[in-house]
Amino acid sequence: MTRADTRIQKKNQAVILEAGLKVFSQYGFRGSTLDQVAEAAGLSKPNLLYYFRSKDAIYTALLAKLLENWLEPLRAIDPMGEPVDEILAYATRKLDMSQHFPRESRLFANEIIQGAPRIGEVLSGELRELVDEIAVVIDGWAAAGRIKPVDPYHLIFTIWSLTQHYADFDVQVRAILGDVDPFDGAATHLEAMLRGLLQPK
Amino acid sequence: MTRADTRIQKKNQAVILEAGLKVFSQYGFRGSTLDQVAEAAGLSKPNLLYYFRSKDAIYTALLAKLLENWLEPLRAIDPMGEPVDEILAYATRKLDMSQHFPRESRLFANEIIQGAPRIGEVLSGELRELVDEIAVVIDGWAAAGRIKPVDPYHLIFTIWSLTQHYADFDVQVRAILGDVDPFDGAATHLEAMLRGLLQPK
DNA sequence: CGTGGCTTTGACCAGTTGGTCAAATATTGA
DNA sequence: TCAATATTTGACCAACTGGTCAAAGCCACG
Repeated sequence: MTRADTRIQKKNQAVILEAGLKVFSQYGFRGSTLDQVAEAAGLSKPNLLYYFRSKDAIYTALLAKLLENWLEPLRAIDPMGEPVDEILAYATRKLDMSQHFPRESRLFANEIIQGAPRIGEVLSGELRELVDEIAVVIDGWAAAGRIKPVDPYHLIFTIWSLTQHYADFDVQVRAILGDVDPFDGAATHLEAMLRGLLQPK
Repeated sequence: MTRADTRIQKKNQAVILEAGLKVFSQYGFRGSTLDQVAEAAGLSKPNLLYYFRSKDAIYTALLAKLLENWLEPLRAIDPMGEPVDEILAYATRKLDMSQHFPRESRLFANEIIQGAPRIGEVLSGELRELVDEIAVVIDGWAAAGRIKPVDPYHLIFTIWSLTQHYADFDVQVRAILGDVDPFDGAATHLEAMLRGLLQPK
């Protein structure tokens, strides 16, 4: 069967996606070449194209995989939980992702900066709906006096921007901090910031 | 004289840089082509190369121009001023830059994400020194009880990340906010956040 | 074993890329 | 006005790009 995923197929597809992530996250789609991906994967170019129809197919597969992990933490916010804890947990989780999956973050950043040609619909569809739901929850918390009044959308942007900054601008952050590990101070700072913004007096 | 900058030279160099900014800020250096820049500039490709030695020269010229404007607001922070006002003024200025010069922000973001191959030294040199100086000032303010204790480096990262987010992730922000102007709420939110973080009770 | 399908590859292709160059065309100053 | 200079361009090039293909190697299973 041409269809069955043999062990070799599974392995090589994974190898190629790993290589694609490495290359695409640094140079973006247009700035990357199949030769680069092939080299990073340790496979020949025609061999890449035996497993994926095209350069585009590799990139698209990566984006699809990424989007799952990207949206999931948002869904994990519990409207029934303790507001400040919930938001803090979300922010911490995003920060962890930046620390442990910086290439995924950069892949996403590259795609967005370039105008999100392939995921624009997800952004204005699925993502927007999700954020709208969370916004209602946060507004509810504020109305109940459980957090200080805050614009939920910009609160979410704050969390996104700061956490992803440590992944996307890694080079700059490290250039400034020198030997200090960015993620040590980041977690503490993020918590202080969000508490200052949210915690009712 | 081949040297003299005639009116035509001045004008065409400016046209090319404007076109280069447009193209490079969206696709990054490697993802952009001279033909794209030429088309955006309304000039032929060989004509571009009459004014700039190479694709690289255009890009480098843009980066150099950008770095000036990028570092300048940091220098404008006045150690003698009122702490919260100074920091708020800096943040507001950065936000204004994101609003009015989003392409410059994206050009910078692209360069950093790709590992800052051309400006790495500026980051770990000039920029780092500048930030170190500001950090001392902020620490001084904190020690004097004029602001709450805060990690100055992560405070600066917070301001950078959030303000630049509105430029770099413009597509995503607008996808979520729909018709609402991002910069309306952003300014208010940014101020609230920084006051919550900094203002001594 | 051997054979049929899975996997890999070298050779190749057409289109694109950054860049060159000589010739043509504007522009300027005496 | 006209020649010297500045500007513009069409034609071209070698290197690189994503992608194809037929042939060769490899492997499991009868």
